[in-house]
Amino acid sequence: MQAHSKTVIVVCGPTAVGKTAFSIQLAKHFNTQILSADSRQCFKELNIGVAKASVEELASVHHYFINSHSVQQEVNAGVYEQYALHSVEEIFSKNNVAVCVGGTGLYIKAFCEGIDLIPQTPADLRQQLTETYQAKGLDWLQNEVQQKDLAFWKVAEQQNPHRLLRALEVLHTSGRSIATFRTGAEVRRPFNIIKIGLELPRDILNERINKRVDGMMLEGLLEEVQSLKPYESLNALQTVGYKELFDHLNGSLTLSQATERIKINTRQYAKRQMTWFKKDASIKWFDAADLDVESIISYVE
RNA sequence: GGUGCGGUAGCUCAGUCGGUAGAGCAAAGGACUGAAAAUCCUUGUGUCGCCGGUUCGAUCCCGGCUCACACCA
Repeated sequence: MQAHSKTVIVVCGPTAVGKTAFSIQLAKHFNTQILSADSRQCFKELNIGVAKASVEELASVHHYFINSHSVQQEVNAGVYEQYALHSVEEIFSKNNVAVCVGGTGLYIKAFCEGIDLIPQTPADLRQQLTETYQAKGLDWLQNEVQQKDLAFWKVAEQQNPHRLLRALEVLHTSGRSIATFRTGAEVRRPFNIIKIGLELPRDILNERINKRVDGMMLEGLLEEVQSLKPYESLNALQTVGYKELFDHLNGSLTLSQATERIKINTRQYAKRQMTWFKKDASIKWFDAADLDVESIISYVE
């Protein structure tokens, strides 16, 4: 890395692997700031359950995309791309290095490679389509897509309601098949990108996850979730640690069942994250159990 | 001690009118361009509690034993 060229150091990996603490060390070393790439930590109403950095940590290094949004706002990969590019521009106005850290693979991809521009769809349209789907079932949804957007249907995950609904909402607003917007073209960013992955053996990561969930419960996650009850149906609350405790509050799970469910769902989430990141050949992997910050810094430099 | 009900996949259980068995969950692997902590796909051999009997053949029927639970003493 040349000292004069702008560089983003991306730190990724599964949940609970230790990204937060490491990224703060990294940012401090470069005397710079952090851009989060986490689809849940951006919400100011979510705290204990999304394992945010502590108030002290957040005070010691400025973080973009943490507590930056409300659960009532719509945040998605497209929104993130724009937000991230602006944030990094701000960081680069003061420093040649920026640290981007997070576990949301799609957001990292949108930031690093760009995401095709697809027209904004009205929020109530999805709501409306989803309600119809829930009333009429998957058969209806599949028929709808097959008849109205055959080009997409042929390449679609035909069992996946989210993808089918997405196709319909784009079709309804633009009059065009979503397939015509998706070029997959990779954008070249005006900065270097170095990707660092943190990993741990599965059993060790699982143990860390279990302990962290127990810790969250002790910190008062249940009370936090209780206070967010009015927002239960929002997408931002379709989050591990929250949805299970809503189930408990609604009486379908005991507290210990809900806690166990959080652990299981977190492990499964971590596994999905690894499946995503392993595909990215540009990531340089490091063992999180044996993290030598100095050696990683020398790798980066 | 007696009676009843059970003992089938890691867990909860279904099933076989006798021809060696299947769901959900878990687990493992995977996909994923605006819900991504979401959503979706693939993968099921396990002494059918133990011993014996009947039978061409038993996880299924019969006998005994054992363990668990419930009730009665």
